[in-house]
Amino acid sequence: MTDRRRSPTDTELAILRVLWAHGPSTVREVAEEMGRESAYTTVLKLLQIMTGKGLVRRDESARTHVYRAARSERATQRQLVRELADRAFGGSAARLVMQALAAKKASPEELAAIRELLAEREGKREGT
Amino acid sequence: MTDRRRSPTDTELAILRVLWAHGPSTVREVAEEMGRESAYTTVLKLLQIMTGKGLVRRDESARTHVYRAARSERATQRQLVRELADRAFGGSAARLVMQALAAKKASPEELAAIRELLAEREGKREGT
DNA sequence: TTCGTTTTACGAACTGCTTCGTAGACTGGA
DNA sequence: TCCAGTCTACGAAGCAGTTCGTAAAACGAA
Repeated sequence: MTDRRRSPTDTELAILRVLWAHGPSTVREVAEEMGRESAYTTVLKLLQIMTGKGLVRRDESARTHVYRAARSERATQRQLVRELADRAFGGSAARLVMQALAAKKASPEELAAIRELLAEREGKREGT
Repeated sequence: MTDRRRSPTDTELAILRVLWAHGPSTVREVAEEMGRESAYTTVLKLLQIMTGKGLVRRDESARTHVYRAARSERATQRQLVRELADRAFGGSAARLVMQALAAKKASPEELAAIRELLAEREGKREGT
């Protein structure tokens, strides 16, 4: 069930962020968006590798290929969170949450949103 | 302020978990504790490298060196959380928290603990 | 002292990620 | 048609992390 794939690396995540924010994009668009930090061919190579890994999908119908993220941002975030929980919190998301709240300040609005989600969750008291 | 160091890798984290759980330990103790997955010299090498990186400290007063984690489990967890927030949640711990709540089930007790922490935090309402 | 055991140190191999240069195919305009 | 520009593909290099064998030093019991 749970996705057995290894999570995206830092660089891969940087590319995925662009794809999530901008939707399907060409190599040039992605490279452009990432600033001048990576050469065009570097981005190309990464996207090719990511295609192989199934992280992105490629539309080859036109000469200039168009890439899009294979999984949604939310799904990927969930995977990353789960992985971190397993790696460093004994699999407990709750402990992770508490450290997260301690590690960074959140705005009152965000805190309110969290409380709401929490209340909802506690009401239902079911998983997934 | 914020620690600029790169977070521990998977394997390093596995070793740190042993040190956190068991307190200062020898190479043999750590290797033992990690099951038969890693050869003794592998653990030794890792600990040597981690000493160089400042992840652990080494007591060399006896022939058999004793290693201990340089940073607490909590501090390390905080760093990991912050890093993940930056990498995949636009730096927002709140969004990370919400995904964490969605990703894994928490027991009613844990949820209560989170609510408590949250209330406390909201009470203070310290600004950014 | 001698010898088997334990320990540290070191180096070499291997893997995965990242980077980028170069080559070759394709395209559109002059 | 020809050429400059754009694109994909590929290979090679570099680096960090991981693994483990081997060597050498230290120790302790006989």
